[in-house]
Amino acid sequence: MISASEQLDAIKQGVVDLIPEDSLRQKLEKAVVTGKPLVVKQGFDPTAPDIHLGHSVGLRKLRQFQDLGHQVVFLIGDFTGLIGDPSGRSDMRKRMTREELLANADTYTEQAFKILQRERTTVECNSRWLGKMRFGEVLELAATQTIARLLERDDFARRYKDNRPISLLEFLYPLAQGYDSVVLKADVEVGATEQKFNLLMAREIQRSYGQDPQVILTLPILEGTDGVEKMSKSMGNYIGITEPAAEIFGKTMSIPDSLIAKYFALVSSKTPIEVQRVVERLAEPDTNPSHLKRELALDLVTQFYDDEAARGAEAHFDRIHVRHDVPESIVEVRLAGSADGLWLIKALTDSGMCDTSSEARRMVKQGGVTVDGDKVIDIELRLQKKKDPYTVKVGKRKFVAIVVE
RNA sequence: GGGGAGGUUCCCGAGCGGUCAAAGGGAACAGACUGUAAAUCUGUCGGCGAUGCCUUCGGAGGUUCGAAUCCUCCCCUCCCCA
Repeated sequence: MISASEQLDAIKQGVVDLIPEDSLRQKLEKAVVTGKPLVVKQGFDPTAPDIHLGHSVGLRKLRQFQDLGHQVVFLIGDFTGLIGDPSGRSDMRKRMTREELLANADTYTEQAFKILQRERTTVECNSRWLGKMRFGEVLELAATQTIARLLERDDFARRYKDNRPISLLEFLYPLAQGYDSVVLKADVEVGATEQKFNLLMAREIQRSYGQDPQVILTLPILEGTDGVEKMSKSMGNYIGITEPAAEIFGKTMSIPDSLIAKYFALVSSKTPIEVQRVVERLAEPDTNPSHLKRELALDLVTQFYDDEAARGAEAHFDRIHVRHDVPESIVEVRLAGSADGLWLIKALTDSGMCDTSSEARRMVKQGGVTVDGDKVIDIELRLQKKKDPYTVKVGKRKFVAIVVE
């Protein structure tokens, strides 16, 4: 294990808050002396089945702790997920069922190991202790905090002021999260900046339970591909780390230019110095941002797959979006046609290219449908029976080979 | 328990008896442009083999030739009082 101050320098990279820094230094020094690794915790509520780049910001920090020799607790909030984290929310959440959460939790952990090392990871589910608490124990926990204290939280305060509902359940969320830290005897908890309140409250709760409070470490929030909202499944602006290479590449290319530097800093494999160089290049007037985005996209695909996949994804991108060509391989669908062939609109819905016939009509009307390279303008077009498939393109990037038989 | 305000299409939000599949914005999608699935501009945006028909405005009934709009009951949210 390297010296405490070297570790501290490494850990501080990219963090927004580190509270209190002295305490972390002491904990690290103690770890170096005793050889006992720190327990570093981050919780993830399995509200969606996929881990995306937004999660990876925290996971990468956890990985860094592991590389320094510490123990990570990957905490699955299968119980807190039932409550729904109110952090950063302006409305009450729709509650999820236990079944949904458990199904998601399954895929979650495996995906997390794309970033974390297994040997130094403990996977825990907070239902193990939260699910067993007796009411008396809950009361004891609740007694540690006050309503005024909870209302200090910006999102609660705002909602309260705007006469928007806050359920009592949501008030309990920070308490539950804090109790996790008590049970796990966490030395450090990592979270996004919006978690600051919850993380700090955990310190108070640990103190109430006679523990040395954890150090809290917050990281910037990663905006999604829309460039505005926090990356999340529900906003549909996420890049999943297990998505196909071409998707990761393409979605990365779709982020607004303004986010390039941030992505490099938070989720690329580049060192801080290399990131700095990217920032400088962005500032140069003759730099085309798309070139930098390409580098970013290649870097990301390489991280989650390999070089070869990255080059393949880039080639695919050039083919479809730069040369407006047809992809290397297209899914083939066989559809039955009658004597006078198969109505194109029907073919589009039956092949799954369009969800509804209204949508299919719209696509054709807007000039978004191409058959064998020719733009279709006739909504009544019929595809005659033919041995060879028709190459059908819908929109910018949906292709299908349709055989009418 | 009493009094008041409100629940509208994916989201926000107008509409307050026919001209409403429902303004406007956002998201999404399509087209143009582009060294980007960026930015910008234009358009589309419930469903159905469709110049018409069907389903939607918290839920269930009712009034009316006709209801998102009026009435009754119920469910949910917010505010004030207790």
